Formats: sequence, structure tokens, C-alpha cells
Amino acid sequence: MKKIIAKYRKRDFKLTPQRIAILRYLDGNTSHPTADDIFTQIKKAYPTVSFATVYNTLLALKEKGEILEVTIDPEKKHYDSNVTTHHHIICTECNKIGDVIKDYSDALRLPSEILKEYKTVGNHIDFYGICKECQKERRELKIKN
Amino acid sequence: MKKIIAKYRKRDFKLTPQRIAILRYLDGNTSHPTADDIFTQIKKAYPTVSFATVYNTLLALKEKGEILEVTIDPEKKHYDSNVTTHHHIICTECNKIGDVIKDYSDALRLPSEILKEYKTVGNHIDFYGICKECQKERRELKIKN
DNA sequence: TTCTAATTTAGAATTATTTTTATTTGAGAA
DNA sequence: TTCTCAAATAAAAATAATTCTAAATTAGAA
Ligand SMILES: [Mn+2]
Ligand SMILES: [Mn+2]
Ligand SMILES: [Zn+2]
Ligand SMILES: [Zn+2]
Repeated sequence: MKKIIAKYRKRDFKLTPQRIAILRYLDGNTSHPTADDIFTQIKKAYPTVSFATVYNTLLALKEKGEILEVTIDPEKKHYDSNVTTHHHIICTECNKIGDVIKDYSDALRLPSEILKEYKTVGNHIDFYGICKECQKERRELKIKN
Repeated sequence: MKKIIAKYRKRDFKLTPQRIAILRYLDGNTSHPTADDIFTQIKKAYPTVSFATVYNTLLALKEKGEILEVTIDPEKKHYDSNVTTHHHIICTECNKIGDVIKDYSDALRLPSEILKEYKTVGNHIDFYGICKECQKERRELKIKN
């Protein structure tokens, strides 16, 4: 934690208590929280915190490349403090997002028609699945019916 | 076009003039329009059409598996009448979405930890790139500066 | 300690999408 | 062809995520 704070103290990014709380919450967090999740959490320690602060901080961190915005849930943005290359799997029942830590880059060669039209800058795979918990719920439902 | 109409006439999906216009607009359309794009277009022929009709129709078609919702632009949903397996490339400058018609399924094996946790149901690759037009704009900008 | 630009807050505004409600209509039955 | 009514439409309100605004506060440089 000390590390995080030291890290940002430079880089023209004022370390306010609200920001430190957000950084602490995100550090090592693999739950892919939404802005609302973060807001709800930070509010416990800083009851007057506003959504604007959460969004401003997320934007600043995104611009610094410290977090990623995950576009996999059509309803809202999720944030990820793991900025190393990885992919995601979303449960089609509960929308939980899991990490898929595997490098597929060799496999993801684009067809030549696309290479002619686009300068490529990256890729990301969305996997879809049903998580353990939701599989269990489904089984229980079946039994009841 | 006649085909489309014949196709839906059955399947408890009332063919209204608005719906026919939407179907016509979507048929073979590879531009990945948003609900607003569709609304704007349909409005030309049916000036009183409402957003509710567009969204209702898109929802009905999605439920029938006739169109796909594309989650690649974090700002809004896009719709795709091509329901065969394919992937997308989005221009990071203008957000235009292009099709990547190639089967990567053999390459997209999930790590065993994930297979233990999820019953997988599908996948989709988002490629990111800069399209020809935006590359050109960038070059022109550089010259001016 | 002082100063100031950056940040915070509360609330309003905006944007995308969904829902509600009253009215109209497509298409099957008579 | 006419009747019937569940389904669909239009207009407007509601909701949810995100952004903006303006005034107050504050981190950190000097
Ligand atoms: Mn992740
Ligand atoms: Mn497509
Ligand atoms: Zn689940
Ligand atoms: Zn472009």
C-alpha cells in the first residue's frame, strides 16, 4: 500500500484521501467493479464522497494507464486494476466477470483484408460461460420443477 | 426482401410497416447501427415512429436469434444482422465497427482452471485498430503541425 | 505558512435505454 | 368482408450511467 502512495505522489496526481481509498480498493482487486461498486465502498469511509470524484479518479487512472475499462457488460463499465494482457469470461446468468490469464496473441492473426484496412493496436477476448454458482442454481431449479 | 417478410409472417411476430422498414434496413447491413441510427433512418419513411418501437423490435429480433447485440463500444449498443460466427474490429478514433470473418475457435481453448469453474457457451474477439480514413486524417494533422 | 491550481462536492444536465399508458392495428376467425 | 382482440404503436415519463457546473476545499510547491 505504501508503494501505491509513493508511486502516485510524483506524477502530477494529487493524493487526496478519497483517491487513496479508491486506490486501496482497486489494488489487487480482481472483481472488476463498476463505478457504483467503488462509490458504495468508498462511501463507507467517506460518506460525503460524490460520484464525480469516483468517475474523475477512474478517468485519471485510465489516462495514466493504471487501470483498464472493461467493455463486456452492455449495461455498464467495469474497471480492472490488472493492466497486464489478459482476457475475460462473463457469466451469462449473473454477469460476474472472471480473468482469463493466457496469451492468445499468436493465434489472433487478422485476415489480410483487415490488415490492409486497419493499423491494429490490440485485441481482447470475451468468453461467455455459466459460473459454478449459477450452474448449481440451475440444477436446484430443475429439481424443484 | 420478400423472403424476410415470408419468414416472419409465421412465428408470432406481427409484421407492421415499421417492423418491415427495420427489417429492410438491417437486412445485409454490415454497418453495426445503434438503436438511434435505426430510429433516424426509419423516421424518414415513418416520421411518427417512436424509440419504443425500435427498441421493442430489436429486443424481439434478438430473442428470436435474428440479430446480435454487439458489446464493443462502451457508450452504446450496436446491432448486427449477421448472426453467423464472426468477430469485430473497432476503430479507436472514429468507433466504426468492421467485421472480422474468421474462425478462431480452435485457438481459443480456455485454461483448465477456467474450464473447471465455467460451463462455456461462446466467445467473441474485439480487435482494436485505426481505420484507413483515420490514418489519413492523422497524417494530414501531422503535416499541418 | 502561504498560495494556487487541482480536486471535491452537491446537484443539475445529458445520454442511452426502458417502461408505462392509452390508442391503434394486423391477422386469424366467423 | 367484417369482427375481434392480443399484440404493437406513439408519446411521454422513468430509470440508470455518466458528465458537467459552480462554489468550496485542499495538497503540495514555494
Ligand atoms: Mn481482468
Ligand atoms: Mn458484425
Ligand atoms: Zn454466474
Ligand atoms: Zn476510424
